[in-house]
Amino acid sequence: MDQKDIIEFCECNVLHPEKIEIAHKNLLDNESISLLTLFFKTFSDPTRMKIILALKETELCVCDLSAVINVSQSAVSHQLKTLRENRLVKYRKEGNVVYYSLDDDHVHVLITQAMNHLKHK
Amino acid sequence: MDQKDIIEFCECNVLHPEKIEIAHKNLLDNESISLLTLFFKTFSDPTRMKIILALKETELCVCDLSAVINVSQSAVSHQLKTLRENRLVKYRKEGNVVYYSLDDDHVHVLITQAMNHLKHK
DNA sequence: AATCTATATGAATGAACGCTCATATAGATA
DNA sequence: TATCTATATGAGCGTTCATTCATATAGATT
Repeated sequence: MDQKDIIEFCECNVLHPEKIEIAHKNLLDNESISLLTLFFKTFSDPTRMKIILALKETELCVCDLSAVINVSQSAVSHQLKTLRENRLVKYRKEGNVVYYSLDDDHVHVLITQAMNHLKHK
Repeated sequence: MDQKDIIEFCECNVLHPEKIEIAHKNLLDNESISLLTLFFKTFSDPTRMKIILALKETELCVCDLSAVINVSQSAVSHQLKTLRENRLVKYRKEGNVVYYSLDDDHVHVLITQAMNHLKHK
């Protein structure tokens, strides 16, 4: 890393090179940062969180979801699109009814851990 | 749960009572949902994520952070405020220099797991 | 005391985004 | 074929929020 790069955005002079070196090693490339933050953003909306929680044990059609989490069909459908695009849910069609389910049960481990983190604060 | 509540926001009729029952058990109260989504939202911004990554092993002053992640001092300071309010970082003062560090190293377990989740997609 | 420096913060701006409303689409039924 | 139903989606609206710019503050130095 070039020292010139380091101070590009810094208007002050209290730099700790050894610490900066360590910190820099733990950074990720922009691609990874982007993927990571987009992933977390998916979980940052109440409606999406409720959908994920509702689907924990069972598949549900859009109407079921709308009913369970008390949100309009349109709003649910829009958020399901986001969840689909982020590969968090998958679906199957049966006639004109669409059943959604979790694409990866593992996400609930993450949510549980986040909950534990919050409890211990 | 009242059946009347269930269908309040639902314009259609394909309801699966048994599935809805199961789904409803896995929902959380609004307070928990709110805490959870706010927590994840904190991790959904690139600047905040970089700060957390940079602080993984070592404390850094605001100027160091600004330099390491290449973001203006003001932007870093604003995001540090958010992180502070969410109890993710703590700080100590030494003269007019403020050193920030993680308030809970455990968050890196979560980030690592999210990364692994993304890798396997 | 006056000045310099590191950090904090209020206001303004622009972009992102979640919801509603209206409508489209596709499958089912008559 | 015509209609009904479940779901999807585009447009518009209001809100949230990350950044920048300007400025405030507090500690250090002269």
